[in-house]
Amino acid sequence: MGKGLSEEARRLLEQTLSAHGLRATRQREHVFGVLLGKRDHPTADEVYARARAGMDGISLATVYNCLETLVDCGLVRAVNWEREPTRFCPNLTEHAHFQDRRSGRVYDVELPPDVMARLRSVLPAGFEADSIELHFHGTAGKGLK
Amino acid sequence: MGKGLSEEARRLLEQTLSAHGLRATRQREHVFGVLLGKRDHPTADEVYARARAGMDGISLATVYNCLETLVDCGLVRAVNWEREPTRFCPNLTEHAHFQDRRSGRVYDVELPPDVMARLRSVLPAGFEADSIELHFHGTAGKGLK
DNA sequence: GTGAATGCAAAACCTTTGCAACTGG
DNA sequence: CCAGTTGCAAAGGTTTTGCATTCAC
Repeated sequence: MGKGLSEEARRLLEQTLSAHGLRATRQREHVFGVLLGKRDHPTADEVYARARAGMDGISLATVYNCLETLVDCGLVRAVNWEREPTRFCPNLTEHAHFQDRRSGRVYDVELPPDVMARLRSVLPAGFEADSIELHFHGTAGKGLK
Repeated sequence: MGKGLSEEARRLLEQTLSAHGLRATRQREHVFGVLLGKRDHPTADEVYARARAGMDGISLATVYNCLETLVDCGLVRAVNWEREPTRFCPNLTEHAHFQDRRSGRVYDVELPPDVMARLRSVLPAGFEADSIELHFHGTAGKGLK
């Protein structure tokens, strides 16, 4: 891995921030890079640890700020599991999450379009969902990436 | 409303606790009664407030303990919304939740069996889900209970 | 009687906030 | 320049814990 974002990712970040009236700072770029670098649904603390590895003085509060900014911009998704710390995920496609009970590891699960439609259809008349969170807990067999 | 649990609910509670090697205490019975009395998905704090109304000395820690016990016994479900405080729900049927963005109010959404089956079917081979959490956020039209 | 459950207060945990210093456009 | 952003430390809100007391069986 190079030392920063790909050209493409940097452009996406800068354009998106700009579109939201926000500045492109070194810290935001770096945090975004951390998320793109290892897509294993890290917590804020884990992002902090990884971010410090590549940027000395960055603070935990700034990591939280950057993550919040990225989430608000729609570049990153915040995922909450029960009472666990929030995890962050740069996968922008509509997808669910599966957590393995033993390892705690979180996997993305792609959702066919008809499933989303079917889910919306279970709502009684008058209910309009603008977001759907779907979380599986269970066990992932061995040999799966 | 009478001053306590129905005969049926009390029997369920006592049998379930006993089956788990746990004791039937006044506090557990009372907290269970609070949950059954108003099924609006209260937080632990709200349960605490309601519980104190009918039982003087009960402590917050005990309310948390009782709620945890009831959840562990499978008599109550703990529901987590983003970073909000955990809510508690004595509805044991398989169901989803819908939260209205404006009021914060939470509604139960019944899930037809085929929907659960369809959801399980989106998991890749080797993944086995033992629980599925489904949360809708959006707006509930007026005039709905 | 005896181990489990309660009650209290203090601690733990993740996250947010206030404010001075800094910096990107 | 100068509002937006950072960094630090301290506060915030929810939940858990330690320990003496009480209670269910």
